[in-house]
Amino acid sequence: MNGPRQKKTIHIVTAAAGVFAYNGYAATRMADVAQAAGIGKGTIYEYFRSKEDLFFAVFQWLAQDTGRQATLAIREMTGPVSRRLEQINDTIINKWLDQLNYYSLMLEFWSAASAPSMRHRFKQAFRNAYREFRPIIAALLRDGIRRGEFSEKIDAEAVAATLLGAWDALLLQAWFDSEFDALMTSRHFLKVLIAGLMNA
Amino acid sequence: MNGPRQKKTIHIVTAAAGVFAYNGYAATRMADVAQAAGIGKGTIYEYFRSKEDLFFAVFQWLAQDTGRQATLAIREMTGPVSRRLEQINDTIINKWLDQLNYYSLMLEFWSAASAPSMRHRFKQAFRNAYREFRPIIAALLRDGIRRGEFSEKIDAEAVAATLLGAWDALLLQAWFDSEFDALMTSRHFLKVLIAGLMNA
Amino acid sequence: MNGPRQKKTIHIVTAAAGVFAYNGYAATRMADVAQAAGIGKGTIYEYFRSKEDLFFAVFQWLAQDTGRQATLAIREMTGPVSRRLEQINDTIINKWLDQLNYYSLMLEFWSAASAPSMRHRFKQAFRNAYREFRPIIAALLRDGIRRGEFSEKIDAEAVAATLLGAWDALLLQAWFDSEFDALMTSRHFLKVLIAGLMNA
Amino acid sequence: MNGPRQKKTIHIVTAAAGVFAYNGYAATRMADVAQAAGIGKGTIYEYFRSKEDLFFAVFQWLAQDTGRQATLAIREMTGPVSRRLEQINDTIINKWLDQLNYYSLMLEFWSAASAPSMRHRFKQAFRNAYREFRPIIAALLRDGIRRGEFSEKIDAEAVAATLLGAWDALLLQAWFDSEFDALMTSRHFLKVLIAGLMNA
DNA sequence: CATGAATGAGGCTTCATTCAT
DNA sequence: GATGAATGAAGCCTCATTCAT
Repeated sequence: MNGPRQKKTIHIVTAAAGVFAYNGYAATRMADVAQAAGIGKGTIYEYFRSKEDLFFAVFQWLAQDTGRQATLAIREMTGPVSRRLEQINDTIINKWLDQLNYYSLMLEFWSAASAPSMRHRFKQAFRNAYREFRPIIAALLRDGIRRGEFSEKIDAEAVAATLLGAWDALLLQAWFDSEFDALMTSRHFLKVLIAGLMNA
Repeated sequence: MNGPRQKKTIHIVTAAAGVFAYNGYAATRMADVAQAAGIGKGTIYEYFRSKEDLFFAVFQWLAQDTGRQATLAIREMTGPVSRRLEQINDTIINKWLDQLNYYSLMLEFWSAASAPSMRHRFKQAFRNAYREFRPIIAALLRDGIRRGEFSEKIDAEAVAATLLGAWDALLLQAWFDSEFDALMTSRHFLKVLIAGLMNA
Repeated sequence: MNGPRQKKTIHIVTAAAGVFAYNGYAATRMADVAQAAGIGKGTIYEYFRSKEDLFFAVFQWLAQDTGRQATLAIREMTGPVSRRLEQINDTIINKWLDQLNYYSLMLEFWSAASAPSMRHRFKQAFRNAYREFRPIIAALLRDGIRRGEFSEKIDAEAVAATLLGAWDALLLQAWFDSEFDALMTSRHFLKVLIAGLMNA
Repeated sequence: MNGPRQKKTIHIVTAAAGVFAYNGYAATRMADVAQAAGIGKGTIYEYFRSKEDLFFAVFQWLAQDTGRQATLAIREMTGPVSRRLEQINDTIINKWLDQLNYYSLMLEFWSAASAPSMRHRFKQAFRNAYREFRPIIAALLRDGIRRGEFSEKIDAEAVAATLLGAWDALLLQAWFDSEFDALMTSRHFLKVLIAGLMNA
């Protein structure tokens, strides 16, 4: 039975996520994670080979969590594509705004992708994440074209890539500036974009 | 009399930028910076109080450099706003693509903004940078409205914020994925966006 | 009722001997021993109070094994003492050459005798081992004197001590240098020594 | 000028030798060495890459010291070879008896030669040491044959190897047993051996 | 001013040992 | 009795920073 082991693994990952989010990767000590998880320092090493491994596990946990939720939600949507885009937008932005403190993890992950020792894993993981998610949005846009909602001239891949980036970037700005209203900003922007998709 | 001192300060900052970009902040040792700058380890401390200070100086140097260039370029532009947007887009994207290796510095800065010890400075700096740059783009968009190029319904601030973010995010994707064509993607996207700006 | 327990004790000691010989004492983990013995880590502690105790048990096991065999063999020998010495020499050297990999245990034991925490036990044990074995060889030499084989001038104790040491030391050199022929070396040496014993 | 650096290197090695001899390798903490040398912990790492490196440096220092002294002394000797052998014997035994506390280093070195992480260096070094020193003694013995002092039947290499080992082994016994008189034992033994060398 | 040898705080990681099952 | 998950003490080593030259 791997049940208990997996459960504890996730328990540690969850605790670690909080500590990493709050302190940043470098400033986090394994002892902090252990304490947050309510376990002994050595116990972490029963589940993860190193601090870097633990950090990557946090990344995978968050990525999987987010990715799976989004993918499922998108597939179940119906109605005009423009409406669906607005839903997706609201869902993603709200989901992260609800837990904006965790967004610093994103920054840490990006940074990890630039540090030589972790670069390989993280860079590849991000690349793959984008390569998985872009087509999903692009497919949606193409659906809009097929339905006659959007102009045939639009480049679905390009818009998808930028839209994905816009979400990242607006949350980033929100994280920097608590007065920045990412949700309203994204809605206003999306309205303009959709107008463009229809009239390009 | 501050000339030589300032010159050397910049020399160190430049060297540090390269090392930080390549190794990441945490993995960079002051000794590495010193070697890259061709000076002694102790000398750095004649110009910077600490590693964090040096890092922040790199940030300011890069931000100032980028910001000033962009601001000046934008002010000198003439012609249709849509055309100007395309020019700005190409300029920014190309500028960074030319030195994409340095883009990891951006990731490091974001990450620094999440580490408790540097959070304050960096978070504020980023907030300010966005608050300075957003209005410049927004003003441009409003100029488009005034000229009758763009619809009056658009929210200039929101589009400006998202556009700024899109540039960050597309470069991020380019950094992760060398096969990703940030320039073409941004152009295609901008075409759609401009259509939206005109027809919203 | 102690049969099964003793059997398992020896099983663990045997397994431990192999692991200690291969890795050295410090680099050997109790988990390695457990795995080699095919039992759980905790089980070792049912039989030995600590790693040091286990190591000492390995020492005693090997010492007893070797010592008993040698003592018995020597007592049963007959014929000229010089011939008997040659037999003993061949037996001891060959016995160890057959399992030279285990000779590193000897080095580990010597080293243990120099580490403060184990010093007491091991130093004493070695002292006793030499004090037991030296007289056996010395008695043999005295037998040679009595029989008129050897000169009366020889110091039996001194020759015995050195002969014992020579065996240790030749095996040591063999362990260091696989090209070193300990058996032939010892035989040639012994020939000279016996000539000395007869003509001193 | 490497003078000061080399001087400090030797200072650390000397201090380390004492600590290693007293505590054994495993039980010695780098902090102990630093304290014994009157320097900071980190300073050791300016001169040695690791604890193992430091230990090996101690070994080399001692080996070189001993080897050079012995070699020089032997070359300068004159007179009958049997007399020279007695001188060498006394010199070596006395030299070590004078600093018998340091003999535990020998045990530690032998043990190091059996630990996987240091095995390579040490095993090779010992092999080389024996291969260097054996011929020197063997040459002496052959000189004895040439002079007509010793029988032509003796195997000089074998006797040399065993004699070397005998010294090691007698000192080992002396280290184990403070009541063991290594000097007298070696003298008595040598008398017998020389008789053998003459009459073999 | 410039230097780099010296420093020691700090953290990751290992592993003997315990103990609840 | 047997087990192995959990523990935390302990130590090697790194590296930012200092300061005597």
